[in-house]
Amino acid sequence: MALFTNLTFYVFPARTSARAYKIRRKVYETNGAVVLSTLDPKTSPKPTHIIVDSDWLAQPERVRGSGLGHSEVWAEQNGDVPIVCDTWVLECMAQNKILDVGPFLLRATEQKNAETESDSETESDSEPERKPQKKLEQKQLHGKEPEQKITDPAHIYDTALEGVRTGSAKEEESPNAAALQGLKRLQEHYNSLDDRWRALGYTRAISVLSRETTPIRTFQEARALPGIGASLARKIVELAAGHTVDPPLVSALDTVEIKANEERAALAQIHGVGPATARKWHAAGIHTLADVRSRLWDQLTPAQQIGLDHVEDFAARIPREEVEQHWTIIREAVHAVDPSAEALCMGSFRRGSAMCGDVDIVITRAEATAADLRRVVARVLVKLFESGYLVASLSGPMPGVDGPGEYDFGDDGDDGDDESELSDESDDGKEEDNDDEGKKGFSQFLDEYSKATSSTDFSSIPPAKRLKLSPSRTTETSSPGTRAAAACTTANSSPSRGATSPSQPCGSQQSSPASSSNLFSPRISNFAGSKKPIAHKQKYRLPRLWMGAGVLPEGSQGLESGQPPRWRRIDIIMVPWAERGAAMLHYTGSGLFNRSMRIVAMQRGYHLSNKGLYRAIVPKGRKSSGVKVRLCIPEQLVEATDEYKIFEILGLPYRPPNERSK
DNA sequence: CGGCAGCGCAC
DNA sequence: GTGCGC
DNA sequence: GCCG
Repeated sequence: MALFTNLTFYVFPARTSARAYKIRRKVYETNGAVVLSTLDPKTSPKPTHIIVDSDWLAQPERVRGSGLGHSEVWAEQNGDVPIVCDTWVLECMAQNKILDVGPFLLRATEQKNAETESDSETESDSEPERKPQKKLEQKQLHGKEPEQKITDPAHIYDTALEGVRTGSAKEEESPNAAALQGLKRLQEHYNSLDDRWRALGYTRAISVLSRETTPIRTFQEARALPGIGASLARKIVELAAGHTVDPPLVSALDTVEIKANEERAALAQIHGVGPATARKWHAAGIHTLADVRSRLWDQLTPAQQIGLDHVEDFAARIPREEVEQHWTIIREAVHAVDPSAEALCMGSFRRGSAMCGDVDIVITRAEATAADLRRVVARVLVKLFESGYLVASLSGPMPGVDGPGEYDFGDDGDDGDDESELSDESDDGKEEDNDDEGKKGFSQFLDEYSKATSSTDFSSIPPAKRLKLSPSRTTETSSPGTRAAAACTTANSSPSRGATSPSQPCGSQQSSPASSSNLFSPRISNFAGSKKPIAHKQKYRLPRLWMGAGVLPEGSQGLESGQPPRWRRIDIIMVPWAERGAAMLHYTGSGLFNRSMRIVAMQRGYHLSNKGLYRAIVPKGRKSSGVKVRLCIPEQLVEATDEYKIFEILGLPYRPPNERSK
């Protein structure tokens, strides 16, 4: 029985096009809903739900007078038909069950006159205490006033998934702050030594301890915590007692080595530089970011160059409210390209954190395969680069931006591994009754779209104004290395917030490419490996996980005074419809949570990844002749679409996102 | 003592 | 195959 | 580092 059998929806026309409306109705119908085309009580049955698109919610001023009022009136007259955000439908499909509509209900609140203010003001700003409002008002359906403000879809999504964010607000208050600080330092230390397992031990200990609300002062108290053994317990007690981490604990390490480790850790802050590279560099006398810039610049991979230019940006945490803004920009671009596609914000945002490390967006669409999504996202990326929002790609060149070349859209079908049985053969089934949105139809749609907008056709895209290469990297283009850099980034602004750059003023970077070669001793010059110039291949294939950077338009970011907006790490993940549950699980994290869940899966004879839960063929993590058995035989897929069911099958109690910190 | 998640990408 | 980041 |  289909999910929505016995339900009747009226879908409020939304988004940009009639096409979008049509597609969404199809999706709902495919899942068993009856979808009404009119709300007229005389001619239609009464719907069980009125579905409103989340895009409308983001723009309350558009809602006014748009006809939604009509729905409201209708609902009022007919009692209790809930008006819900379409994320409700999404979540129902994701969990394959009908969820309580409560958290997804539209709420009418006193309106602020939106017209008078420039809308640079975000909703969350204008409504500081939205928290109390999150409690459901039972009669919220009936707007008392003709005009209304609707809560931000992000919040709805948020509350819907996990109840409100939890104690993320203030965490500096940990009663074990002193110990935590010391442990963090040691964790970094071992990380930079590439003693990853030891570092992992510390990571887990920190995770456990940071969640502790009572002070841990004795050995026994510490020892009792899971993941804390004798050694850590001793350190925790010492640290809590006020000892510094240096003398007693790290006595084995002289201060020189401590310093070296800190330097290595700093180097590994660069995106694309891990412990191995940091160690190698450090051993070769490259000790600071400035050293890297001045002596290694043209040997860095393109991604590393961006990483170096923006170490500080990328290390900075992102306020939840800003993440919402990024999400909105991306979501709207996705909808503009393909109205039936979804953009969901995952990562720590979904877990409810007040501060996030990056922006993780999962793109999916009913029945879509990886190839379908690649086509969509390729266009989304170009749009966003053009608009100036996206400023760099860390996972490869951007055609039309970085130079000639086109994407391999995978239109031609054989997309290699991506197309698992799961997703593909549904093409003739459901996708077909998505009328014109079958494979061919969709391509057509894109073609039309390209023509209409003339902005998504790669062959005709002029490099965006904002994206001209920074002088520092184009002036010396004769060098192969710099060409490679150009292939990847599109720096449009000063590469770093120079003044705050650790040891060297920002201006220095301009001289680096030119002068660096002179500074090399031959011995060092090969350390980053040689980089061949990227002769652009004809075709690029978009990776399923695209990594890059985006920046909010000036003024939209409540940043103090004149500070230039920070570049933020953006991940865009293309998730085949059939894998959405496993993917949401994976990309919601946290990392530690994933790992422990996968250990459980393994112990119970399963194999869990971002692609699904499988029945394991090789029991446990057995090794064969010292090398881990690589499972190349197709395992039996158990579950991939339903996050909730994965917990169930593993015999684990479901944990909402905000309880997945560990 | 061995294991500590599992994946795909750039190089 | 290694290194890296998710 | 911790665990079994």
